[in-house]
Amino acid sequence: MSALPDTASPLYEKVKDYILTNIGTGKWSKDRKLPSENEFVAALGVSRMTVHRALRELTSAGFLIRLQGVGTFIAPPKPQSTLIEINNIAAEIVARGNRHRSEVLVLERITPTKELSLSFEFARRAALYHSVVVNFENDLPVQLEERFVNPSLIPDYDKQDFSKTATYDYLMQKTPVTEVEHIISAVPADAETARHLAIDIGSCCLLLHRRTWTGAVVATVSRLTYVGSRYSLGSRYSPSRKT
Amino acid sequence: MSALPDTASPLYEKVKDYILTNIGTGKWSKDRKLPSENEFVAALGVSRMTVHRALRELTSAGFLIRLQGVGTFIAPPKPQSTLIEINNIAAEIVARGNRHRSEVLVLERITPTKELSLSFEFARRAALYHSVVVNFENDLPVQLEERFVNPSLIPDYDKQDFSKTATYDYLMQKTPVTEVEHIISAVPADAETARHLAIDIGSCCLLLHRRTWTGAVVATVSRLTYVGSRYSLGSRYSPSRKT
DNA sequence: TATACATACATGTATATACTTTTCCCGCGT
DNA sequence: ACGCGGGAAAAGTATATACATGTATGTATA
Repeated sequence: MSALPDTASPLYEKVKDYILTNIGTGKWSKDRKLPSENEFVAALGVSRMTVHRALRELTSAGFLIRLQGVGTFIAPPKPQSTLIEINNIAAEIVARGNRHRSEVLVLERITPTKELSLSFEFARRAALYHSVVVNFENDLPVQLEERFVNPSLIPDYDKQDFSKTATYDYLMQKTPVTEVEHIISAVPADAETARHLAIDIGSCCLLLHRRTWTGAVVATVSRLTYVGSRYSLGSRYSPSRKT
Repeated sequence: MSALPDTASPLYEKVKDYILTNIGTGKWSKDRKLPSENEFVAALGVSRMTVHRALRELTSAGFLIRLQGVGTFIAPPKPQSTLIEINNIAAEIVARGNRHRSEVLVLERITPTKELSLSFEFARRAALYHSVVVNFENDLPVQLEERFVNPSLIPDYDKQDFSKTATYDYLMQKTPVTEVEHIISAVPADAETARHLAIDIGSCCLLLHRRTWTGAVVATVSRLTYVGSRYSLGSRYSPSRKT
């Protein structure tokens, strides 16, 4: 009668899934205490150490906050993305339990401007792929994604259907990223951006300029515009290596 | 005779420190196997479960790689994101060859709001230090810096002259940062921010929300507002570690 | 010689048990 | 009304034990 599924994964993982699921469905309200370890033991029929491990790992992953002598609480929502993965906006949206949809505005082969060619560190002017995609979270546009892609690394970029596969996923699968550069700034929306993102001209947007390398070769140059009022970027990490 | 120190921290932490120290001093060469769990048990006089926990946590922190049936190995060094240094705006400005100046608007001891207290993960409401500083680049304000500081870690924060020493430098010198959280968003300037930064109300600003930890304790919570048109944040690094 | 099996050893998981530390709260006494 | 003390409850740690699972290796057998 245990509430846990009969899969092959370890018990403590099942307990973690059980807890995450119940947090996701709102079974435990955001500000009330979760069941105690002993209550989980009684409810799930596993040992307290196993429950403890599940709760400990969820805590260190940032989902829970635990206070000795008090109890276990749901942590305030976290923008948990590391900067390296912020490009996978589709996964982020889905991870938050929302619906993701994308709309391809442009997908073409172009001859770059001199400046763009310089971004790619090209010695001679060479053709590039160019895509513009709008990403929606629950039918609300949150990100305008413009990418330039090096055809020598990703030859079939312009033949993909990016309303089905996210550009990020396709690129990740096609070529390894060995280095990343980010430049983040805040800019007012211009007329075209405003139209695509359904916001007013001049609204605050987060502009993320991103270059990725595969070895010594620039693979992609992206301009990601996030609606300031609907999105923020987060990262958390430990610079732990010793004194 | 145990090789572990006689401090107050939990045993598994001592074991972790012991292992990290020996990695750091090169006692175990980079590509050979570390002692097995049972060898640690014999050497340190603790139970295998405690050794196992220490090894497991070091593995998930990226220091070690473990293969079931084989052994434990030292992981290749992990990438350090450069976002850690973006806070040192004074150094950045000087590095660009410009003149840096700061103006202290507020430096006080306060009782935090409930929300702020939660950011510090305080069980009970406790006093905090609060500072507001404007940073200038060549007499042009570029950043409004609001900080909340945990007095239990930095007791004399409110007695410093932050027009001479940058808050960042002071904090770095006072307490080690073991973990950092960043949330970046784009927001329009409110009236007060606009006044301090000499920009129009509603101008785009980059808002960097930052929390730092010293061990398990939240050391500082900061709200850094950059003038969008005058500043951007950059980082570049190479990913290499998996998961 | 080459394959299959047995075995030893490594990490991984699960449990029962005991004790510690911290917090909350109730009831008692002043 | 106030404070204090003690107990209950909750998370945190540590251990012994058992079994599971994956890997390497050596030996017996075809």
